[in-house]
Amino acid sequence: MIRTRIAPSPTGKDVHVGSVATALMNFAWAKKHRGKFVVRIEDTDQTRVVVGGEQKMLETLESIGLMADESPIVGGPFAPYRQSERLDIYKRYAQELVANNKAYYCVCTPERLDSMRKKQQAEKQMPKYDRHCLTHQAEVLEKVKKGEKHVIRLLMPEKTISFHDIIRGDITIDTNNLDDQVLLKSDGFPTYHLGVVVDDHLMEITHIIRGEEWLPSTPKHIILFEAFGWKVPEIAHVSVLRNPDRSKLSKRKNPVWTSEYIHMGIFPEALLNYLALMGWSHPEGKDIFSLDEYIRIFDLKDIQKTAPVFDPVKLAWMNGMYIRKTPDAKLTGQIYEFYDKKYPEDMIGKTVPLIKERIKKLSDYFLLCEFFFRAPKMYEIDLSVKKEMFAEIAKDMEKIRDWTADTIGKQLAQTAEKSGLKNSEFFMLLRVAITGKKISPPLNESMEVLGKNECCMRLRRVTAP
RNA sequence: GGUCCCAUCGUCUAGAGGCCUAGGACAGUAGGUUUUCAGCCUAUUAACCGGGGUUCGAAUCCCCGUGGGAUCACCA
Repeated sequence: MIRTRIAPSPTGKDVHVGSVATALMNFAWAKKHRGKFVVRIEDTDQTRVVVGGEQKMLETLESIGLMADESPIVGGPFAPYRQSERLDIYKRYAQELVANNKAYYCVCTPERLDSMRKKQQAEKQMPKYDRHCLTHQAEVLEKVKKGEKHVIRLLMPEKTISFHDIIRGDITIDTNNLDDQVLLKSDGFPTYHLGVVVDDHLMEITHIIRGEEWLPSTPKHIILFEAFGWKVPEIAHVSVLRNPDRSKLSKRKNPVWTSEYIHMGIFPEALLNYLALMGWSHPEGKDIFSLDEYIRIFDLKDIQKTAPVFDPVKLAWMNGMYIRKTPDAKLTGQIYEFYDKKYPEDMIGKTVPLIKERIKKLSDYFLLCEFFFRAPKMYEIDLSVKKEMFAEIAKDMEKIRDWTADTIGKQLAQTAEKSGLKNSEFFMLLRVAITGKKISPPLNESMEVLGKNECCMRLRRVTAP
């Protein structure tokens, strides 16, 4: 049974798109093997927890289709799935490590650690705990018994650690470069390192698929798995998404919260499809494919090592493709919902065929279609000099019995002829009179949708003094 | 700075020693369709970081350099 997991910490207001990218791989890998996809909340840093962040995160994941088989919401056989509710477990395992001489108590103050590090840095040494408390373990134990604030540190053995990464191959690191990592903090919470290892084991995770920023600390985890005598899961470190300047994707340069993209009117399917292409490609070179298809052909071995730049332009293009694929009726409903049902659905339905190929995001809709819902207040071209012409057009429009795009077009062609203007000029002026803008959906069709009365009214408004 | 990871068009990528005159997609450019803008169609610009090896042959394997990134907390 394949079991994968994502372990987000609720320190932001929502899921980061980069997290969605790795969540997608975890999800796909589990689903591909009929396994389970677990979401575990790593809320072990009380100082950084963002109120409401966890819930938003979980909601977003679900809403975009990455449904967890086990999570704090849906529960599961290894509950609880929130680390803050598993404190006694970590404490027990940390103490077990101490009992087996794999870890030790430390009562050093932050101040001492700080000055120690400053000194080390001044001497151009690697900042590393000096094991002061290890050498005075008996006294330290006394202090701990008396209830003094303390932490538990991993006793880092001296050896070289080798492990196999599915994506990056064999990696070897010397533990000389590793610190005696704190495992249990003085507030009784575990650090990330203890938390992941204990939970990944207890929750029977078979594949750890996570961002490459964890690569350097993986040896610590291996040491811990070994210290406990546990089997190390398969490990795969995927590259993280980048800004155009190649730094880690950050909110400075791009929207990073997943719901921001949804609020722009990016479809979850399109977002997932685009994210799937970050570091992976379809064997047939396809760009557009469904989540099901992705799950079927995705393989961890095919993931690219290079860190990809997140390109909102291609995402938008892809979303446009999804919009064009959506049946009109469905798209109508989506737009209606997207704008909180503020605009009449039947009117949206009439406009959808006109703008379907012109919008890339749902949020583009209003920009293009505002004039269907209210007459323009401003005109992008000064129309006042052509008043007589608009009066003339209005008169001709009144004559039309059968108000369809086709007949409107025919009549307009004649009117244009009479006007003596070039077709392009004539229609541009008319377009602005009707829509207020130089860029709009097709005119005849738009006029049909607006109706004869409304069109004539708008023309007369221009004519009025 | 130490350690680790990475390196093909501007971007996402294909490429597992000869199929490479390096392919596709986005973006760009030009043209066509046209009543604006899109869309669609056609064409087109553009890359193997550098240097050494290995080999009959290297984008592909090895080494060195360079560049980029990550990481070195009682943060994850």
